[in-house]
Amino acid sequence: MKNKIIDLIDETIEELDKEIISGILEIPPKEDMGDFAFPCFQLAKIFRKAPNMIAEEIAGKIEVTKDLSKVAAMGPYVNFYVNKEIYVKEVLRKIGKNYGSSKIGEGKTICIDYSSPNVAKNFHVGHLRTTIIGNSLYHIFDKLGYHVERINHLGDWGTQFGKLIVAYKKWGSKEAVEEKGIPELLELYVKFHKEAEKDDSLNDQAREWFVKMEQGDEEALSIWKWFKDISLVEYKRIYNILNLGFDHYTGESFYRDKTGAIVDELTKKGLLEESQGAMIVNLDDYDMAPCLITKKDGSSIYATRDLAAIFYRKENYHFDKCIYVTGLEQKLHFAQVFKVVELMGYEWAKEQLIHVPYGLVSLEGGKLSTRSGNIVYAEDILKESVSKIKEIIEQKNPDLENKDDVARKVGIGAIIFNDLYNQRIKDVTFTWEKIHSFDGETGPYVQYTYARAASVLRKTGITEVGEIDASLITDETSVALLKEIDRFPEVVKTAAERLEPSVVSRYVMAVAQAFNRFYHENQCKVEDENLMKARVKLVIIAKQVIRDGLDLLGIQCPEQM
RNA sequence: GAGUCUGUAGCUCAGCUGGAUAGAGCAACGGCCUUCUAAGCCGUGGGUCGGGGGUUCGAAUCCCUUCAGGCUCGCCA
Repeated sequence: MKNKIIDLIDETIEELDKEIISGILEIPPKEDMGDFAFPCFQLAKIFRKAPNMIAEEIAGKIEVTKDLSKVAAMGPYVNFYVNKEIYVKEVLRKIGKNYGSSKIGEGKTICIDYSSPNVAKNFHVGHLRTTIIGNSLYHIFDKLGYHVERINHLGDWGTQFGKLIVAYKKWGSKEAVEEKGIPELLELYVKFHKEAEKDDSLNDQAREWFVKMEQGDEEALSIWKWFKDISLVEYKRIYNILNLGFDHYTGESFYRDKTGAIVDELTKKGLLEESQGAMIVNLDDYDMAPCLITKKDGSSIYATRDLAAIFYRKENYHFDKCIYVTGLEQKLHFAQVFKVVELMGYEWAKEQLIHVPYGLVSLEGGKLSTRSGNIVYAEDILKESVSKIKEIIEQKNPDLENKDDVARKVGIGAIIFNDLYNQRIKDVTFTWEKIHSFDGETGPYVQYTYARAASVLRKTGITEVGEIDASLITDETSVALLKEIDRFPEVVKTAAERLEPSVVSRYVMAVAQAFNRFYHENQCKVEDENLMKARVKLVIIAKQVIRDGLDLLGIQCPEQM
């Protein structure tokens, strides 16, 4: 339809080619302004006339074909009103089983590094963001035909394990760790920091233990492995609740025998220099602090392991893009690491290594901090949300079957939706109040809309509709709903380009709102069979788009709630 | 101090590859359940788009500057 209008304008104005017209043509902000608008400001210079006059002339020249119901000048704009029936048919024709998906990613691989919790620490609200955003990006790229490698770069290596080993040997016991798991490890970690403030030699001991780990010391490694296994059990339990997973759990420890090669290559290429006993890559020329490669005791640091990971992934997955979903506070770190790869002579670093940052998660009282114990655990949030939803179900729909399953899907969906509704870059303050509100722009609203649509289909008993009479669904709310549905493929692409799941969540909300208006205005279960079929057709596709949209966010939707 | 992110309605935010009277949700108030799920729909009130310059026919949107807040700035990740 857009192309037809571009053709019409092109025929009228010789001075502009189609591409320019396509760029200028826009969708008006209000319904009564038509479906497409052509602003004439830029033509004012060419024709040396007021835009209003030009708009009127163009409107007068354009022949109203059967595709259009009206062309009219409105101030400096030429507004095009499309023939609703033809538009409805056009949209319906486009929608098939794979509506919204695409082949633009075919043959291309994307690595997504996300979640990546630090072993021996509880999974908290902060980890939830990277996990949920990363999972959504996975679904979005998957929809566009990309091959995606989901990588959990576990924080399972580093000085913090030296600290834990020291703390465990000093104050811990096998029984306590086995009985309490992560919380006990966390307690040991917190105690270590408290004691280290008084006695700095503890930090030295911790570094020594980490050096032992890097050198393959058996005792050090067996304690480390034990702590890691305990942690993984908990993480996987949470991923299971969230209904998501990974292709690789290659954490930092996976690269411990691969950092040496990086140091060698950096040395060979003359990039490494000594500074205060440590080895660094100087980045002064790029207005960045230096990138630390090895510490003065010779042990590796996260940047070294990130570098090793990049080359490992390039060699084994042959990625076209490798994206990192982490907090904005790590921006400098990734800029440094990516720059080092570039300086090593790998031009692809510029285009292919991408940091996808998100804003800081804090608590009402203040900062989130493992060390000070100011933490809200992910699992508690998820459980709370589910039980709150269960209460609402008991109250609103006590006869519902599978209450627990529905409560789980809706409760978890609410948390995910809330996390993906705003732009990732925004800081968020966690409050229980927010977690417990399910009215308006929330996951449950969208899921409720889906359940409503499912209910209509159950009540009318229709699941498949063939050809329908498009003229029966040209009313305002039906067309408005179709217009939203029409946007889906474009929305998925935009979300991928901007690496921004909120593009999808906002869209799904818009579809749900449009559906609810349609639902309110149009009774589907009616005597007239043709009318019923036409409306049900709309319900079927709206339901499909809502489901596919929520799917891109990693949210499940129950058929009843 | 340098770098970076954010600043839009009482609150939480859309809109930011420049275009028509700046939009939602929450909260407040008022309507709508004998018809497909009222977790819904409709309506009312509510705005110096942090401030100031500039570019432009046109700026919430682009540029500069300034203010406020967050984050980062070598041996944690």
